[in-house]
Amino acid sequence: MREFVKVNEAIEDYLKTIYNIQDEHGKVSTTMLAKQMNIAPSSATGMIKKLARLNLVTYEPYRGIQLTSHGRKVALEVLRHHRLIELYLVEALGMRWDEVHHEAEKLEHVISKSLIERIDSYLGHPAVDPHGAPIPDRHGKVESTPGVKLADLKSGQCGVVSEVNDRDSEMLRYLAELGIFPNARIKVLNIAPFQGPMSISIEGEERLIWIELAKSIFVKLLPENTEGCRDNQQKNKNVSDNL
Amino acid sequence: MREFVKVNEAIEDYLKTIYNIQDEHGKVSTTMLAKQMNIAPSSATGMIKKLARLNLVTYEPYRGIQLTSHGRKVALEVLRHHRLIELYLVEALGMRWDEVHHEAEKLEHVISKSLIERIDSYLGHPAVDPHGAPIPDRHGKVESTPGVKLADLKSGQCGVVSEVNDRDSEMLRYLAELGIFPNARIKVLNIAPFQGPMSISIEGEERLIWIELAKSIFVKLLPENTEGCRDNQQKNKNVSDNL
DNA sequence: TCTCATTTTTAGGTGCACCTAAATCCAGTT
DNA sequence: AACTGGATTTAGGTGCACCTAAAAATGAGA
Repeated sequence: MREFVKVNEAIEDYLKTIYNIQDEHGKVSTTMLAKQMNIAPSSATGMIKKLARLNLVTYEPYRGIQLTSHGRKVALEVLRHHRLIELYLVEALGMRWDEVHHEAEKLEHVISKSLIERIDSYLGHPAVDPHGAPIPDRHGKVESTPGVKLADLKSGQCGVVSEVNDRDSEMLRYLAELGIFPNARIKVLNIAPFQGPMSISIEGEERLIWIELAKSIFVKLLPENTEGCRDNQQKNKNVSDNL
Repeated sequence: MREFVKVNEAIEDYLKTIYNIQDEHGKVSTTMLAKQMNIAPSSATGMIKKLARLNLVTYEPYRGIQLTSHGRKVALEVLRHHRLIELYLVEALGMRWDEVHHEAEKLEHVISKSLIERIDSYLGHPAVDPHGAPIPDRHGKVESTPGVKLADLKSGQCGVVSEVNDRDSEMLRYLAELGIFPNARIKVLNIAPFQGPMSISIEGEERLIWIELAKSIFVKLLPENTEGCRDNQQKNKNVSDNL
């Protein structure tokens, strides 16, 4: 309720992670939280009780966790920091998109309001980070247009990559090799049965990708037989420069 | 001795502070350390014992503290981070010179090697930070040409500002108002007795400054009656833009 | 409705960096 | 050589975020 709860780094990480899990799975359990944060489940329980005391989450034992509006606001602030920093490091300092997540995880907690606003201005108040994730604005508003998993597309469908998971840097390097970035055009050519690989065309280049990988890639579906669905050659400029 | 001591944020702050005190006072006592870090003297004693165990300092109870070569190396790394960050924030993001110390105090501990090297390259491997403090190079080498305190100059002497204390941001705003930056030319006109104010000319403008303040300003002495000692009008460009 | 594997919480404990209060050391008078 | 005030260390304690092990609740299938 009151604005003036003292939020430290640990709390910020919990709230951010709760937000992300809520975003992806709907419900948030202490076990999922613990797994995501690499801590023991009992540690999560303890901390959640504290967050509940601070009015940052509501918590019903055995039933799950939900962010309060205040908790959500803090989570979105951290996310804003994270994503602006990621983009800044790519745009202003030429870091690779697979390096920036790790760096942002640390910087997001210590950067001042004043500095983050300068970065936001420098970047021209961008809407998405280098992995396609939407950047909350100063007031905690997010454009969340999630898209669908590439893995859920059928043969012949096409789309534009909207977002990829930023947590696994090895995966990001591999995606870069394949030419998979936000805004890349993809067409599903063929799907092998039994969790086999998917054959797709990326900006006109034919590739095979493992179905598990395709679950980490989100696309905006294009109507079949639009012109976009016939192997448009235009490459995404901004991001592919930073391999 | 071994390289692989796990150095955390607290340890980095201790080593940095010990370095700074050693630089300024020669000897380092637990009490001075505690005062500088705003902690209880007993806390400093405890931590110093730990640092000694880790071979980062040598410590003789009641006699003082000294950095080992390894401790010194860590301190200089942190200092390098601090000063590069300060300069970067001024140069690349237009922050004021009185804001950047506070920001750098937090960023210095979490920034990666890779990012700091990018920043160093971006800045062209600069020699000094916005307050004139020398930036250690990647291998821990520092150019320390300290200069003398403005407060120690006599009437008629002149010099070029080499460094000012970066810790007090209110003071920095005041110095900016007076036109006192690194590279500003100063001539001492008159010194009032009994710790009174000093009358000086800064880039040709006559000002009064309190003697205590003059102890935080370091200058490189110019021979009297050089041309530089006759109120050269040229202003320092880079820094005075960021008031 | 009962059973039982899984999830979740409770109980008790750790290391860390800090604290206050009390004891001890040290150096400069007398 | 004893005194004494300031510097320094020791002793004992705190909150925090984590841990392991054990107990308890849940809910899905028999």
